[in-house]
Amino acid sequence: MPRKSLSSGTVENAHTNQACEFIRHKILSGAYPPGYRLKTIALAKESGVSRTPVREALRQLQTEGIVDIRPRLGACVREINFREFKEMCELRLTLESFSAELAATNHSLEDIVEIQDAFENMQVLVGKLETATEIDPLVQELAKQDIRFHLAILNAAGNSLLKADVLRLHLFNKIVNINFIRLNRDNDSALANTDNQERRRWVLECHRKIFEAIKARQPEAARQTMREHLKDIIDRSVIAMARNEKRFESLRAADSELFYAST
Amino acid sequence: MPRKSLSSGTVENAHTNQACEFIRHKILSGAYPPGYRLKTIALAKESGVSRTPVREALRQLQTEGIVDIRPRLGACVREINFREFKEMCELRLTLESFSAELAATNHSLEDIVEIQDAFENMQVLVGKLETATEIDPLVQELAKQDIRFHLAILNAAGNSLLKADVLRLHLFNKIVNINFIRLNRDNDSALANTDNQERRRWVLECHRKIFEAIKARQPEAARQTMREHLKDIIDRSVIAMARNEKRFESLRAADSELFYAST
DNA sequence: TTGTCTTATTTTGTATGCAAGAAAAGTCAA
DNA sequence: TTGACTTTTCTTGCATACAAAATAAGACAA
Repeated sequence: MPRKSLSSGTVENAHTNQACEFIRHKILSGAYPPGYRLKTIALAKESGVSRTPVREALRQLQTEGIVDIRPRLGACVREINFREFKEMCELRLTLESFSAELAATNHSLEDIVEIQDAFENMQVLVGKLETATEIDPLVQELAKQDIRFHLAILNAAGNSLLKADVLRLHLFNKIVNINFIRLNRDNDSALANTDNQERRRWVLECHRKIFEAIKARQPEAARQTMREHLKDIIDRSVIAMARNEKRFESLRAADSELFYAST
Repeated sequence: MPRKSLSSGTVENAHTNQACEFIRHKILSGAYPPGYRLKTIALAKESGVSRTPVREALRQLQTEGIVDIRPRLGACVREINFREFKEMCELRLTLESFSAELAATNHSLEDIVEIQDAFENMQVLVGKLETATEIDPLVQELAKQDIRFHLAILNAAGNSLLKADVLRLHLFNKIVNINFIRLNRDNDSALANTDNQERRRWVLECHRKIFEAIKARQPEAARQTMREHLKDIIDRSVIAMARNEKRFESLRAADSELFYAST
């Protein structure tokens, strides 16, 4: 007979999770850049557990698509070349547009409330940013609500497999962002301010359209508006990334034409 | 200095792979049904390795989506309820349609040759089946070429992430097939023969349309024809599965309306 | 110096031991 | 018998030991 059975306050895989979060954080914060060799002994010491849970954590992170394990050669932070980046964007465009489409059909009242709340928070934040002097905390909060908006749609779609897939792509995308795109931020921060405010209004407008289409239960419109929104975001990522093309050893001339530029 | 460095004839993760293939085979052949408890000690004995590689194999299989690991409670063959099955079908429909669309744009000559070859083989086999008495080996070969056809399109799409995703869904689907659908085969094999031949011709016709759209570089047509083809396949799976609904403890009345029946 | 062979060190892959949690069996009152 | 409590057995999670492979360092001839 079970004592307390399931969902008692047990520590579940404590060490493996610990190692997993430790490594994931290091990767996503840019401390371990793409190609960084992830040696089990070092990681075990740094994260304070033994090699076994570290190995399991690495497998877990491989699943998440941010670590690459080659037998006998060990694990390293996933190297992302231009082709893979393009593939990731293609897939994300398709899956997230689809999630908007599904959300328009399947959403519950709570889903709508969540999406709307994220949207309205962004609206307020963008409003504040028109006149604010200390923009950094506002921008950070804006990014948070942006993610919340997209996540709420993903939840409203009601497909857990789809959600897991998209979240995986987001993680993948984060590595690109932290390592290849954020690098430019300092360079053009001078002109960014006014430029970005215009862009923020544009993003807000996109979100408004997407939200309304979902709320009105118009799947096709939701899909289209989400598609346009993401295409815009992705195109910008690509441009930013292209500036750092030197960092991509696998960049070939043939890869220059992007699929989303043609559609 | 490296001796022979990379890609020498090294045995890579021999034991883990061994355990992985052993377990995967058992699951996909139906020997370990959904919910089957996968105990490390037993698997270690059966597959002839120790517990460590078995654990790693289980993690691997979890990433493939066919095993479910709950901390402290151990691993078991993934239980698939109707909702998850529906989600899987939704996703597969979207992703494979997309792969046809991409294939129409990105295919190389070799891709077309491969797709065409699979198609023509199927054509010949269906022709033979019109008059054949011993149909089983022919049907088996037909299934093989069918998979080859879809795989060739996936390759032609030129997106490795997409491909990996779809292959994962196929694996997922295989579990459903072997455990919930194949069960019916014996029951209606009597009427199946003539019925199935009609269906084979229909599938062949679908493939022809898909192949031609891809070859002619018509992405939209390729997507649409692939979508219709898969919708047909999936709908049939659902019907077959519904016959065994008793086996799905999570089946709810609310789940009965299927998204693909409405579109 | 440079290139090649040999030796030493590091790191991975695997097996195994042990503690703590979960499942099963046993015990006993109603 | 049933139901709750206790005890036993089993299983997982983690640490560690060890062999084999890979990497790095050293030796030595040209």
